[in-house]
Amino acid sequence: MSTTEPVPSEADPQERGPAEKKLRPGRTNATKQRLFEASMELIGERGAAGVTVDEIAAAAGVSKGTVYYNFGSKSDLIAQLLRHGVDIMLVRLQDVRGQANDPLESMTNMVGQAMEFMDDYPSFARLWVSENWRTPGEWSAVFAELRAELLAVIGSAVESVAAGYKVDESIARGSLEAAIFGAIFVVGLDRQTYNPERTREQSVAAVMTIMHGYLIK
Amino acid sequence: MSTTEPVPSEADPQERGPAEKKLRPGRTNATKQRLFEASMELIGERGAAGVTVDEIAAAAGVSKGTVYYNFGSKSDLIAQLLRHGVDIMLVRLQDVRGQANDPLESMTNMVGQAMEFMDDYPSFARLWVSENWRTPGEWSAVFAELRAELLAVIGSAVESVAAGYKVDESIARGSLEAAIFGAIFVVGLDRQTYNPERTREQSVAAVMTIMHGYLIK
DNA sequence: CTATTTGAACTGACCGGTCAGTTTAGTTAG
DNA sequence: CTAACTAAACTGACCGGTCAGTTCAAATAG
Repeated sequence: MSTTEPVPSEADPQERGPAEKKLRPGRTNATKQRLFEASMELIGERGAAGVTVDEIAAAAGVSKGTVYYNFGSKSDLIAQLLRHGVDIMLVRLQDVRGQANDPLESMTNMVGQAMEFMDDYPSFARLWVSENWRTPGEWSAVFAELRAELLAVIGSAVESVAAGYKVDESIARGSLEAAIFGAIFVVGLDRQTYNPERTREQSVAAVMTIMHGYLIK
Repeated sequence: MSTTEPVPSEADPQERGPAEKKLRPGRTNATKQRLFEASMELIGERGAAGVTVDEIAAAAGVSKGTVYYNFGSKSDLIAQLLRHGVDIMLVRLQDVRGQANDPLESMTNMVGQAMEFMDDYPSFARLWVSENWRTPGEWSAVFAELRAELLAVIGSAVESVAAGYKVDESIARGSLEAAIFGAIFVVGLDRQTYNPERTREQSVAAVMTIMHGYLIK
């Protein structure tokens, strides 16, 4: 945890079990996949520091050694897990991009897709909000990069709206994107945790209120 | 914050106790207060599970035993810490309530006050988003209660707006409140962590976009 | 043969919680 | 005024247990 890489003298590059290496399709991917799913679930529920590697291995139906064979460390596993989740989300958001002609409708679709993603990977959002915003934490760099990628997608959607409608230019674009981002996550998480009876449409509509307020009527 | 007394060792017989020597509870409160501040800072940065009781004690300038003298357990400390932070926030939000005549302006003040709170207690929001939304976690009950209290304040402000303006009734009130809540926290946290150059006014304006979208004009 | 996985042992550090003892402030008795 | 007393407040060494990370010989599979 302390990030102080021990490795005092022993620098053996060709030690064993290279954690990052081209892999033959078949089993390796499956193992990593199962480790991703198991960690996503556990870490999303109890936080990164609250889950042990042994638990993750057990949940994935794999031995502890396998975890360290596929990933260099617990920290590395989590970093790759974050990347993995964001990749899935990005693909989904890209899919609905330009599906509609109206930028506002396109935006609604995107928010809906984000909500659906949170339904399918409920633990990812928990992981995200749990570990993000940690002052110089272990994955600051990873989060900064992933955050930028997600905000870029939202940003381009907002850009399209701004190009097609008259909007309130006095609103800072960056803050607006953050607000949308935050509203999506918190509305989605709140629905899962406290108000499962609320529909996805309700949630999307509440988030889209931001965009309607951005427009000049 | 104001003390900053070094208190390096116990060679100072006149320093051990705070000025007020009227009642026993006076001392208790001072120690508890320091423990609150120390834990808020540390836990906000590294998460509840990532901070040790020894660290908290050291940061507060007391011994580990004192932590257990004042609180029953680490878990209890955190529960009380959450309550403490919410109480501060609630007092602040109540203060601006009804300060303005226009409900919308009043709402703007409230959001501004929330942002100011996040400036003053930057670690509290981190603690909140880190530990909230944990499926049956240790403080589920505490969070449920505190969340309700905070949402009630936001809700009454929204209610006032709805009473004074024509609003979009098709938007679910609960989801709207969650969106506002989420936008406040995430915009505030994002500003602190990634974009400190953004002003509080920008942030407030971005959040208030939600309310403008709620209005029918 | 080679890549991958297993399972278990091992370590070295760490952690939450405890407790017997110490300090301090306030009170009482002489 | 002060010595004795009391109880709250505080201390820090200590304990039982846990965890991340390492290593490796043997098994499995392509």
